[in-house]
Amino acid sequence: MYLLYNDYSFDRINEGQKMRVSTKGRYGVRAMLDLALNSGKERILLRDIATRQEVSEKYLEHSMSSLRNAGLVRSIRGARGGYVLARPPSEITLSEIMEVLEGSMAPVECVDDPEVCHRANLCVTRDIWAKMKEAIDNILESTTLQDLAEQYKEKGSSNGIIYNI
Amino acid sequence: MYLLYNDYSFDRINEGQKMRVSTKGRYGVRAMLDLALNSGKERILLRDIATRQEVSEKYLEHSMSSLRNAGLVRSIRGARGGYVLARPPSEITLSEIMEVLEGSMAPVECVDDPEVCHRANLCVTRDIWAKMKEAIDNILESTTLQDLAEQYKEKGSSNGIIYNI
DNA sequence: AGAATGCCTGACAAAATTAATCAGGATTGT
DNA sequence: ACAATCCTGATTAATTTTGTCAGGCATTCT
Repeated sequence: MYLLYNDYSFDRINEGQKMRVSTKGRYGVRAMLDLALNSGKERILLRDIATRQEVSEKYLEHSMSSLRNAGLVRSIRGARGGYVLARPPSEITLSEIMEVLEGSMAPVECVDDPEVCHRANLCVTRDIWAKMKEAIDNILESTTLQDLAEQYKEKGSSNGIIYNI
Repeated sequence: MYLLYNDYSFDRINEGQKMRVSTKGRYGVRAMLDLALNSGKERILLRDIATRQEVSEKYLEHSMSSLRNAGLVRSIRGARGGYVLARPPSEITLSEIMEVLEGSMAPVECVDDPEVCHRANLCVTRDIWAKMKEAIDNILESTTLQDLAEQYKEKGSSNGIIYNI
């Protein structure tokens, strides 16, 4: 105690970084929910999704391409083309979507790949990151597009727009 | 079904981004654990922490500065200076450390600040992000430096180095 | 057949963030 | 005085994010 003297605990806190989901993931989830909400239709235009979700159409094209490659949506090319979910909304989890668009939810690389660190198996902070990944995955795996769609309807939203930043 | 034709589900998956804890947070947690493991000592040199943790000393200085401003460590300036934890390891949670170094663990801004989105209260994807934040916070809040230090000793590590990427 | 529609793809670019380094200042012990 | 440490802001390099652009391809419509 006698050695210590400075305490700035009243200073501004949190000038830090953020661990955020990128626009790719956020837009992508919204696009998928949009598809789920419109799943009665034969096909949905990318342009309409982009308009409803207020995101760049051109940008969204890339995400949709990834989602199609991953087998989560199917595309119909040409006039009268568009997108549809590849499976019923009840069979598509957020985990699958996020995996495609954001990659693993592991907060640090060594959680997925112990090889990157020569003593990953002895590291205790790694265990924490692993727990975080597990917790996140649990949530994402247990939530389907149908869950979201139902919650959406319960909330009494009036249009097809899903807002989030 | 008849409309659909393409299925690239066997393609490579996950070309996506990563939601990662930055070096600031990772190095910072390791530095704090290092302090906890050496908490018998009068003070610990930044240089020694940096050496043990194999991170840039100059870089770590900035994180330590943040941690001091937040009241988590105390510094002793001048010759024979160094750092000590401001509180016992059992009273410092990872949540506090991460809050300082990484900011809020909310995966999207609107979880912390509904004002950024005009209909955050109706948004169902926001609810998911909020659950994620909650799950992450629960883990970080329930883990203290002492927990980590004990687990570290149990693992039988032989030196003061905590590895993680 | 040809035009229009809409998806597909890779290249490019601007902006933001991350991960540092650098230079020098301030404080303390000897 | 001098060396040891912490302190701070400026600067920079690398990487990632967030798009745009240009044009191609597949399908439908007329």
